[in-house]
Amino acid sequence: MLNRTQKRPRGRPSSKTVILDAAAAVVSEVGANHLTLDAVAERAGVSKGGLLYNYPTKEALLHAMVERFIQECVERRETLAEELGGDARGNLKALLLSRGESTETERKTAHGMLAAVAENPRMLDPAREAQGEVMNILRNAKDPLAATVAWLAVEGLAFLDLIDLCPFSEEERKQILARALELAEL
Amino acid sequence: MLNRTQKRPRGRPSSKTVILDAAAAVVSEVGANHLTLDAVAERAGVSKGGLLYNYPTKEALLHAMVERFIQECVERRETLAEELGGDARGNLKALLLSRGESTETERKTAHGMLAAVAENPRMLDPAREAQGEVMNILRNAKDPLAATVAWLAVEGLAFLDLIDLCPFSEEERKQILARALELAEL
DNA sequence: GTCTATATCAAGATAGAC
DNA sequence: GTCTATCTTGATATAGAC
Repeated sequence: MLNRTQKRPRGRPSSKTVILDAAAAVVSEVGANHLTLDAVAERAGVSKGGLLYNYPTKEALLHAMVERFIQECVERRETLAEELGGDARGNLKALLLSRGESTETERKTAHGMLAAVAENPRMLDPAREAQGEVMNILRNAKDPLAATVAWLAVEGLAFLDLIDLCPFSEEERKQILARALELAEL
Repeated sequence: MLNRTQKRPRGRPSSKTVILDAAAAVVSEVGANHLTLDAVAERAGVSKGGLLYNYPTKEALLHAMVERFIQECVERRETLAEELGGDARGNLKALLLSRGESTETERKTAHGMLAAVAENPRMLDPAREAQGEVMNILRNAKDPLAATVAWLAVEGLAFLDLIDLCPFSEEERKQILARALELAEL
């Protein structure tokens, strides 16, 4: 619903896209509270006026960042789920893997979530909606409770990453993820 | 180290304590970005000058909030660990329980962590240090990998709580926590 | 140790030209 | 659709009285 993004199949990226990329880069570098419109405009190569033409307020910008992040997460999960068969088992595996092995860009854009929640906790409402599908996947698992624990573990890992407090090596992460999959009987 | 708090056994609480309580209350109500010195001063019943006498900068205030939060977590865990026998098994159980069943005040003060990390990610350095002991507990478990997954799950739960995105009922939480303990062979 | 008053500044937002 | 220039506000921090 409300999906006005994802147009413009070729040609140069839209200003909106350039701005969102710039905002993600800035927030991952300077921290959530120092995500200023000036910094985003400079990084995006537009003036503050140009920025505010595309996103009339800072809240609008943050909202767009949240929506894009969620969209990326959902798409990644759904693509992977299809590759894995599209059944309940594949959906669960896709959920765990897509959260457990996040890409570099995803980690960057994730910082925008921190900025959003710091500015206004209610700005995560879109994430709350998207969580409904996650709950469905967990409920349809063979052992829903085990699946939930496994999912929470990968979420915990992703969160520790986000605040740069993850004490595990790449090797340990792999073991952890493997153990979580095992727990969920995958 | 560096433990200058925790004096004043009786009598009215120190200004510092009153201020930290006020800051925790404010941040949990208005969100991390709107934690202003004015609001904290008003809530604490002191003037802004009085506040800045105790904490010369906002960073100093946030730093104190972080330290207190970590101290509370560690104390809670250690007290519980002692009650549970003080061995490796008791330590692990205390770790999981202390994070899984957080108190109301703990949840409030936790919001200060969000404010701190939003302001300056490096302000979580004290938490990074405290994590060393957690890693020790996990390493000493009978099945370290399972214990790690269980710990990450309760961390994930605590984080979802923090951003008000936890989709589980109180009953479901209990089941989840029980399952995590089972996974860790407790 | 706490107060009032004020300086300073950063940042969000507006107006209007091009 | 993008720019420059400007307005306005809100928040940190300082200075000095009590």
